[in-house]
Amino acid sequence: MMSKKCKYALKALVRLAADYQKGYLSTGLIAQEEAIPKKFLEQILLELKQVKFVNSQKGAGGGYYLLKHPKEITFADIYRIFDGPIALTPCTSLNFYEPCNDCPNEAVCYLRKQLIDIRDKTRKSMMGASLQSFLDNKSAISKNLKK
Amino acid sequence: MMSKKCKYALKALVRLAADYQKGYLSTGLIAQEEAIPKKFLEQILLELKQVKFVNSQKGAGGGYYLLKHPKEITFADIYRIFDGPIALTPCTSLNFYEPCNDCPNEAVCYLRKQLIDIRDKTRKSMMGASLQSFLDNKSAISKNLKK
DNA sequence: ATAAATCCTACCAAATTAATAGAATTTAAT
DNA sequence: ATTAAATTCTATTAATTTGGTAGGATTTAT
Repeated sequence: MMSKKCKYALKALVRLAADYQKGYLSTGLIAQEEAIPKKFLEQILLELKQVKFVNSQKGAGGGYYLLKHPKEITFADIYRIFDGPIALTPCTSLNFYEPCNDCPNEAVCYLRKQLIDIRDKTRKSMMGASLQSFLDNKSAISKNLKK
Repeated sequence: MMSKKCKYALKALVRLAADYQKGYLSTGLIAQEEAIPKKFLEQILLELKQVKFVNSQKGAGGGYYLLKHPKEITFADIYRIFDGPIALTPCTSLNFYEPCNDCPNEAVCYLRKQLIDIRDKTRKSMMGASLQSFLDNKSAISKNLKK
């Protein structure tokens, strides 16, 4: 399961992707449209700014905008920022590696093979889900509604 | 990431699988061999008994034993018992379905498609990891050590 | 000036996690 | 019968994480 924070971040980024290179979107607007608590969203966007996924413009008429192309940000990236490792254990994580304290010798760990296999497949599927792909869904759905 | 409880359960079950149909293993023995806090393991095994993965024999010489064939228990099953849904959201879970409160209309949710795709792939890889497969690792590794 | 926006830090309640504690119960062996 | 070994059951607890809320400081456009 992903945290609410992560889901909120995903929705906010998809919304920003919808207006990619079309100016600023305020926290208030995104919060309202995506049903996210506004003050919580502020914190989330701040974190996304720190990792250079978005940038902001202060003051009246300001807001946030996406810095990268929607194809360049995937769910795997977002998950890692807010929920940490994709792997099932620290010792099988690529981006957050840490040895396990209950494991005396990693080379002899009989769990590793499968845990790495699961990580690889989960990782791959998460990397396939770019902001662009969510955006494509969104327009396909609204197109379908009009018919 | 999986919880420690889940990892402990997995290790305990693999250990029990190693002695499948060979009598009882005590909590104390498993705890020692697998570096699991004994009293914590007791609770875990109790839960595994409730879901009929293991059974127990009280008293001196007693202990736990695996009820199912090691091929019939997969990591997906264990994960669900201790860590809950494999899916990233309740609304995309097969075994723990719940509607999302921040989602007015599921049919129009533009996140679903990818979240279901990720769930399916994660699920599939987790179902591929049976107790037997971990056991096969274990013997392959110890065989390799002897050479 | 003022209104609108981000920025920053602190706080908080509830839930979850990872245990620990202790006693009750059952069973096998002496 | 007694005792030792084992599971069973229930409660407690400390630390961390989650999902927010609060309030003010700062910046900028009008």
